[in-house]
Amino acid sequence: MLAARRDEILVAAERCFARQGFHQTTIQDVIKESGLSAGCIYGHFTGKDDLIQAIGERRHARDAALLDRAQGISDPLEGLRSIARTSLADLHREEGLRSRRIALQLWAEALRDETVHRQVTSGVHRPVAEIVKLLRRGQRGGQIDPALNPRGIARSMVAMFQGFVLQRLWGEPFSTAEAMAAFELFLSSLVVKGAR
Amino acid sequence: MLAARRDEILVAAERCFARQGFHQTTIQDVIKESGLSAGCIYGHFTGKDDLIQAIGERRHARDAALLDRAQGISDPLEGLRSIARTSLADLHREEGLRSRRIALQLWAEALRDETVHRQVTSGVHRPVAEIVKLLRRGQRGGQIDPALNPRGIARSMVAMFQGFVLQRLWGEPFSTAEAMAAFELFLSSLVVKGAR
Amino acid sequence: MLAARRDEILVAAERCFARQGFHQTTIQDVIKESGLSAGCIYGHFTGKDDLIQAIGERRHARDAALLDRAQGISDPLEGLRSIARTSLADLHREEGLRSRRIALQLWAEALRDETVHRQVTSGVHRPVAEIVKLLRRGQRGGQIDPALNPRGIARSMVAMFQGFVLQRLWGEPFSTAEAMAAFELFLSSLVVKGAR
Amino acid sequence: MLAARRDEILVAAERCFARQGFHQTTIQDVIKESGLSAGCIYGHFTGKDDLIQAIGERRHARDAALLDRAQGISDPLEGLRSIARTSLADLHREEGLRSRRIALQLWAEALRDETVHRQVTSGVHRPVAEIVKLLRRGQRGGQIDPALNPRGIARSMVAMFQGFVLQRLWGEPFSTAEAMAAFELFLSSLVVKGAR
DNA sequence: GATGAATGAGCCTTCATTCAT
DNA sequence: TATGAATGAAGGCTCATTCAT
Repeated sequence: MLAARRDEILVAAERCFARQGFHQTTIQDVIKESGLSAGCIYGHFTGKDDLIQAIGERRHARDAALLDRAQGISDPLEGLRSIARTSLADLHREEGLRSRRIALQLWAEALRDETVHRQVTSGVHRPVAEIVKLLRRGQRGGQIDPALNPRGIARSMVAMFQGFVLQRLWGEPFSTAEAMAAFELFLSSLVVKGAR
Repeated sequence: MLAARRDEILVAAERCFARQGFHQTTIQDVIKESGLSAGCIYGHFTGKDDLIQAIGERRHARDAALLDRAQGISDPLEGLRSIARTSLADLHREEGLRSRRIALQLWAEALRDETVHRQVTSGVHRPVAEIVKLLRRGQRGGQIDPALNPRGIARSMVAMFQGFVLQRLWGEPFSTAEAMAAFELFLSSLVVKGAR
Repeated sequence: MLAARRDEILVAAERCFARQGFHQTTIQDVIKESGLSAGCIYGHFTGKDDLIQAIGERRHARDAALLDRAQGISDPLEGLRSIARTSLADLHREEGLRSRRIALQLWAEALRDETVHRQVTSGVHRPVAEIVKLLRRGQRGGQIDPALNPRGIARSMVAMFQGFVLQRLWGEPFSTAEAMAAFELFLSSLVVKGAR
Repeated sequence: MLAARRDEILVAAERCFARQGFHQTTIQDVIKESGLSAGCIYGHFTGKDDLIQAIGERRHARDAALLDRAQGISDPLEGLRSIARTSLADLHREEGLRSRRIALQLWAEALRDETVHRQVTSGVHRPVAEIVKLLRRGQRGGQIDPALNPRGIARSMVAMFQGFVLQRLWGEPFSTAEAMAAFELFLSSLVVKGAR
């Protein structure tokens, strides 16, 4: 099937990109990695940029799926914990790391490529919206201080996670436990004294 | 003078790199931007990689200077605030932003280039060490909960700032005030109740 | 076919090298001469050095073939004459001259390039060995003075021929007849008086 | 003095050329080797070609001096031996070898550069003329067979020596004794039976 | 005269892309 | 669809030469 071949190419490209970055990876590299031919690749993608963009979409979809999996918990604080836990756990799986290596390339690429920029920012907006929703519910339920600005807090949480990703990719000795502890600390500052 | 010419080249390269990224920037671009000739540039740098590395060092030095400026406050909490404030404020200066655009490139480059990797991680270690020092002093002074793990918190603070940088670079509507508020919130969770 | 294309390139390169020398010939020259493209040439050779080496091998093979053709004569003195005649005759064919022009380049290149050096010296050893064999047979057969050192004589004969090549390449008015006469003279000094 | 400085440059250039060949040697190499500056070299020579030509002249002069030293012997056969001995001996002095390394470059260069060509061929004509003179004297004196063609023999002797130079430069195990023995053999074929 | 930083034409090489098979 | 040889624009870099000091 066509989609299968397309996926083969994408998987090969992803491996190359994760290893060498977008601009250091040549089409020849992807050809070798995939075991296919130049013509074949150009039959499925219009060019290298198209390939990069498709990889971007893949990553985008993967993050969305990760977030979906973390949802469905009604308690706001537990919901936040779930998102944090799921995200941090992913940083310890081989595939998660490879995906983040590509994410980092895309983060940089977003400064120049409008399409990538849209993908990357919408990759921020989704979790921010999700977290905002949970925070609002917590404020309505009296667990979370109603004076707080949900948007700012959500963004900060996402920011912290992004920094975790970076430090993890650089091989810094920063454990999930430490990260989770810091997150809990942050969480504790949101909670109304006496509540849960 | 020789060093002056070298600097001219670096400034031009920095402008190019911030605009187009390392690998999209050609030496020809740097030549045009600097108004110099190819031979002149190769008289001061052994090649493009050398130029990238020199730019990395520049950035490294800039961040170190920024941190130096934020220091010298004896009160631990005030010290932490000072670091946060100085860093966030820098994100609103033209030059600070341009420097961060390059930082983001370097963050990605660090995955492949050992020298850049060292520069980048030591750019994390310095502020982490500084923050750890302040936290420890706060713990000894009774202002900060002695049960907390300073290293993990410091890393989380740096992580949060790194995320702020990303979001700022992507043009996300995230104000310094919001960022500072989130930081204060985080800070509040460290403080022993009753202590200020 | 691949080998055919490779040969096309070599023929073009040979023409260029014979005309301008290795180091004055640019890849651009070979491109023009062959009517192919840069990429195509680099698809068949790793670079200019590879091309030079391949040309060296070609020359080497050509000389070996020439020598093969001159062999198969059982009488020692006639065998020597055959080698001399064949070699000298080749200096009057267009293709032989072009090949020698390249040989001269290679002779000089051998001072710096180990691979070329090996090719060139083995291009001396082959005929020396052949001549030594004939001389020994002549000595055993009583035609040639047994007191003579075959190796030294063989080397001297080859040396003389190399000098003929040089003078011919420089356009010196030195006829095959003169060269052959000198060779006969040399030959006569080897022959035992009274023997054929 | 000016000429002294000029010589300094030539000596440095000669060392570079002998080591790397004309076209692999950059002016930068000569600058380093001489310890002088670019401007200084261009004050004494109009360019690289001029330098090569001056080196060629130096070589030419050196060979002429060598030949001069070998002369002055009235007996024809002894005169020929003297020339051969002097030339072969020079191949075992460090300076002689270095000079021949450059000669080999020039031999190749002569195929393209008219000026070098003239130098090189006149470097053949001089000894040929000298040898012819000796042979003629020998013929008139009855020592040498009057039927022989002096010009052809002289050229062959020079040719043999040129081949010796080549083999020596390539590090071939060819001793002066062997070369001299072969020369004597050749000489013996010229001599009228019964004469000296 | 001497210096050496600067010039810039031109070299070697790569690599995204095409297209006949 | 798939192949892979061929294309050629463009990139990084070198090096002979100049010229202000």
